Amino acid sequence: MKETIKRLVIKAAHAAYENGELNSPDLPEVEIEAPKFGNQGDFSTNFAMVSASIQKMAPKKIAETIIPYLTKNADLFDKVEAAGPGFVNFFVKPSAWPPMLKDVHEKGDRFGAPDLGKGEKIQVEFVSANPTGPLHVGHGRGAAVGDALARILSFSGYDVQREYYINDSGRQINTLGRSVFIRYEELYGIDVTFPDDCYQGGYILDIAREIQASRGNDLLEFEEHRAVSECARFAAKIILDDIRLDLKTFGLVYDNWYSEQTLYDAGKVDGVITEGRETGLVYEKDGALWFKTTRFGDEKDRVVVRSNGDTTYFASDIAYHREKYDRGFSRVIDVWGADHHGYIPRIRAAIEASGRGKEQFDVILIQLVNLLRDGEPVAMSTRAGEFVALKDVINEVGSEAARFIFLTRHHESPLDFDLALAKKKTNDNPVYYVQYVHARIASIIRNSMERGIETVPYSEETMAGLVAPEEISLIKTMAEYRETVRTAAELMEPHRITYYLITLASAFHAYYNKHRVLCEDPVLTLARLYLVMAVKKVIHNGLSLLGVSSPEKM
RNA sequence: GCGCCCGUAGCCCAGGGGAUAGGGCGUCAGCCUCCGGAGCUGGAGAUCGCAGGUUCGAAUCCUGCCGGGCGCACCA
Repeated sequence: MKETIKRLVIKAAHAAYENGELNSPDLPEVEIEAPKFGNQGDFSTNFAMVSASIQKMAPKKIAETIIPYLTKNADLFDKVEAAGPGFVNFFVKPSAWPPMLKDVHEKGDRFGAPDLGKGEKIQVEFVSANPTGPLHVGHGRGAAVGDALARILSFSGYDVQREYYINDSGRQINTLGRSVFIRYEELYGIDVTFPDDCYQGGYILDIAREIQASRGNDLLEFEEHRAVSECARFAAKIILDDIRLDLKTFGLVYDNWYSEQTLYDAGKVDGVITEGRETGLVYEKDGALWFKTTRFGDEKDRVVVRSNGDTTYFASDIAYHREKYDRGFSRVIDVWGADHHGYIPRIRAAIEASGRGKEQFDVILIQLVNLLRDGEPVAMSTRAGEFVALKDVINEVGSEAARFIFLTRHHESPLDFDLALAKKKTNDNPVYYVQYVHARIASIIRNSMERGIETVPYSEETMAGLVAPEEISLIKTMAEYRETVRTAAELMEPHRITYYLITLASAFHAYYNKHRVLCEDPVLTLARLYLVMAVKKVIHNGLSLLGVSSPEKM
């Protein structure tokens, strides 16, 4: 509808110019928007105001000039008028709306899909928690946002791969091994003081017991570094399996799990460093090797190989990101915790150093989740090992509610997650508010079938009955879906879909409360069924972009 | 100290330059003889942190300040 009006405005301006009523054929970018207030029409354009300087005319005058050209051949409008400082307001004929429902019915699950990606291969990497401990609520938010984003982008025509990067190499894994080994030693009565830098969580002891169960005391015979590395391997596998299980319970399916260790095994990390030395991007100073990230806007250069010979995580991250593009992705999106934001410039620098453009890399930062219960904070500290595991949250509130709540805020805004609230089946909890619409409509459809009502395809005569303000408002809201999805995809902001669904649900509930779908008038009943079934489809469509189900019954 | 994010009603948040700033919670007053009340309608409640600037027009863009969070390792 917006596109149609935009074309009409451009056409009108051209015609006016040819008749000598406008001074210039040049047109600025014409924008059509939906005004907030009913008395300002269904749509408006700022054309006259933005053209004022080009035309050297007063905005109001321009508006009045083009209006006759707009109304001349368009039977779309009841009226078009100039208003305010120079807006042109369009009042669309109510009968212009129902045809839009046909589109919803025909496209179904594809309704509203913006044609943005054109099959472009992109990757969304998210969660990628180190296999040193179970996933906690914060990871859950990253998972919900990352997955929804992947769904939205895929819906928008991109060829999306979901990837999990496994940090299965380096110091943290070694620390994990040490932690487990010490607990293991304790099981055999060897008293070792547990270091502060080791992982404190109870799951470490569980893993030590598993090792004990599967291979007895033989690790005690090993040299310590070998025992530690055995423990590390064993523990990382158990933890990673646990992570996979959590993600699966959360409804997540990854396309690829990428191991950091394989980068080392294939010599990719060394390769990047050697190549850097040849091109001068990597240099030696104070016995360490540094990457010249300052050349690409970072505030200082970063170490890739420490003076003790250890490579840093940054080194493998350079290799990893290069690898992503080599695998054919033209665009890469990383979803990180907001506390990693300081890492962005150096990764960006590394990517630009390999000849990729700025627009090929995005980082989505996920802000903190504050876990509450009845408004009181639930203590969480990863260091002390007292975090709330994602699985506990899912068990308590369900993965649907958890997902939806994670998506009720902009991802860079901190989120209060109240466990008590998330379980409530009231208006406080927007998941049910939206799902309820779907179930309610499903129920209406069941009733209609019991009464033997045969639904009909779209026809102008039947749909002519859809004239109530609540009906028009419902259709208008559905017409906004496409733009909402497009914006969500372009800005990588899944929460826009969440808010949209709440708005649509609200429009439906208001309608439902005032009008009966299955009413005395058989023709009107058919039209309303058609309308309400369209709403059901859009709700389903939107919820599926968030990874949330749409129940037929609740 | 430097960098990034946030500051919108009593509370939690939406608002990618447009007219009279929206929704939820809470609060007050109402709505089921009727398709699912997990619902609906209406009140009250806002100096959009402060001060400048750009613009015909700023919650939105720019600069400075104030307040909060997070980062600033040869850690990740």
